[in-house]
Amino acid sequence: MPGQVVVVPLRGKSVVGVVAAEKSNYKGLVKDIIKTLPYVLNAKQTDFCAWLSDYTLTPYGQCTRMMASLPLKEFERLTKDGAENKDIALTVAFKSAQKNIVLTGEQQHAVGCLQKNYHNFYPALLDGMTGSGKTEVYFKCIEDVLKLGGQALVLLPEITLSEQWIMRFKEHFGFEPLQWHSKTTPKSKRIAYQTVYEGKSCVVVGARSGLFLPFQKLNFIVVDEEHDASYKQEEKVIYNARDAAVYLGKVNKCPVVLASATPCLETYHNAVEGRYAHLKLKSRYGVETLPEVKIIDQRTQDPYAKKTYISDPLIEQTQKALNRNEQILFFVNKRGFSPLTLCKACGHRFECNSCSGWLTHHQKTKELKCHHCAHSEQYPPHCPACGTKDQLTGCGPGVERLLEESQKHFPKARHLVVSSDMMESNTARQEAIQSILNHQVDIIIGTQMMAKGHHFPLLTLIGIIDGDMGLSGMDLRACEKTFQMMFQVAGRAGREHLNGQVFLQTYNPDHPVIQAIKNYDRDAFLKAELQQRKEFSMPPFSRLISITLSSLSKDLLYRAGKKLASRVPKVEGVQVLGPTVPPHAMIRGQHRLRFLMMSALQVNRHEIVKFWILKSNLPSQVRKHIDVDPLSFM
DNA sequence: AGCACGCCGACT
DNA sequence: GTCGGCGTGCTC
Repeated sequence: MPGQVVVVPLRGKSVVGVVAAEKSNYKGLVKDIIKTLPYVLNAKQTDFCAWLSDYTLTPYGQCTRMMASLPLKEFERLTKDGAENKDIALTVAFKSAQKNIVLTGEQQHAVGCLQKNYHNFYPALLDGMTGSGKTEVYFKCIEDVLKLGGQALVLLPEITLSEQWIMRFKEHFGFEPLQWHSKTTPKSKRIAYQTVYEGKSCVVVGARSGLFLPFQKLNFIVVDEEHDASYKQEEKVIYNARDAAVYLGKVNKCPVVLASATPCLETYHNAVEGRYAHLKLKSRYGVETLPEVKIIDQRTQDPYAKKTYISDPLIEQTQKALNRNEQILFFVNKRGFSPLTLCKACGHRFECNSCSGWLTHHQKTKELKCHHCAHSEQYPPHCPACGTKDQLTGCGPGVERLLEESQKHFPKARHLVVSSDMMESNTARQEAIQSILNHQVDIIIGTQMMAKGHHFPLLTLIGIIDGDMGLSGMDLRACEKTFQMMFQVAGRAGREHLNGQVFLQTYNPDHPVIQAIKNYDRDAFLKAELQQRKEFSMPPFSRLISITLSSLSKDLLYRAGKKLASRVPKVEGVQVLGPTVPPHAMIRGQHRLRFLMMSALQVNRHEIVKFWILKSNLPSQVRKHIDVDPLSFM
């Protein structure tokens, strides 16, 4: 029976699989079923998989496998366990009777719009700054859904670091939501899978993979921080969980709330054009209480002349903030000590052997690390090229370099580096956050991890060290990403204090993005950016598919590139760029070539790519990586 | 790099 | 039995 979860042999091992079709309808190789597991994907789920497979141009089997999302061992144990979930409808009814949350008019209106559509496909952009009450709006709806005995799904980016969201949920509802992400323990996963499969009323909060849980009566979907790039899965099945969530809502005929203070252009455009409802919430505090953003023109603060990355005005304000016993954040979006190390004597640069990219100096571990593969080597005392001693120097700011510089300026201040390397461990992260909240730290040096999640009341000064990252890049979304990140970081500084300040160091003080950040003028930014995209016929006014070929053999790769180039589709409304050498010409020893297909909105681009790429018979040593709607071109 | 997998020690 | 940390090996 299609949708049946089974165990089949594959490469000498037993693995979980999903029946795609009856044997009589399939002419290819069919594996014998070892065992039938008591789980069946319903029509909504197989429909979702079929859509995902078609849209992302990946095999159907890979998509269904994501829905049979437990390891075999866990599947076998499920049947014994049984779901240990109480009837939460009672808890909710009790809890909600207890308290009386007063919603503002705008919130009430947003809730009203959603309430009218609990049984319709209703995609909506919930648009509001931090503090505007987006969470209250969808909490109210989830409450309704639970009272009706339904299921709700909330997607969060980087859910591993959003325990404060879980806390809020617990406070509101009086119980914990089911969790689903890579760090969820096997037991919790079993419980979540079982509860959802049995159709019990529940709330799942998860990462993008939560979309693939076997919901029986999904009535409400939330994609929080919908603009976040981590919704995009970059390997195996390459999909964007935000877009997939919208389709899941369509299949389940339910509302899909996309919540953000800085919606991505596509979503904003959809809302403005009326394809999505646009539910706006104004900030309770108003723009005037946001910290003032001061632009520091780095052209007059040359770091090479002065060998410093922290500008004088920022140093001055940091000292003042320290004197007031407040906290300071230096925001650097680079891990390690410095992104490039070179020899001052001969100019030798440290490069990764199997990737085209520089090695990053991690001072703490005295290593040179590649950020694209696992390569790591000892930081040498001599230059390996010319043998000169003590002439190696780092270029560009990294968190560790900033730490060194900051410690020089403020030797008495207590410093803490919060980088993504350390955020991986749960305990280390908790400790870091706790020590900031307890004011055991004065100066925090952080990467983008700090832009998300936590609110620190004592944090009143933020220095954005390199405000230009990505502004000049070739990435289509560089400006958008920069704006979103800066906007978020800026919003962190002492929201309830009037003395919050943000210093933005930049070499492009007149750039529209920098100006938009300065004025917190999100709409101006979005409109300008949309206008630009329109002029260049870029998404959302066209569609992109990127095709990256990779191979260990440069020769085979370039021949494959030539072959595809000779077969480029000549269709009205379709333009193919390439083959080009992408910014990272080699990763893990694999040479790379790229095509970019831009197509007009009405074109059936999937059929064209299928015909062009999938039927092109390239040698098996050349891998094809097809990214529909790419976010980044690295 | 990311991810699955298996091992080990701690906890309860 | 469960959990978290960690090294290893793979990337059809």
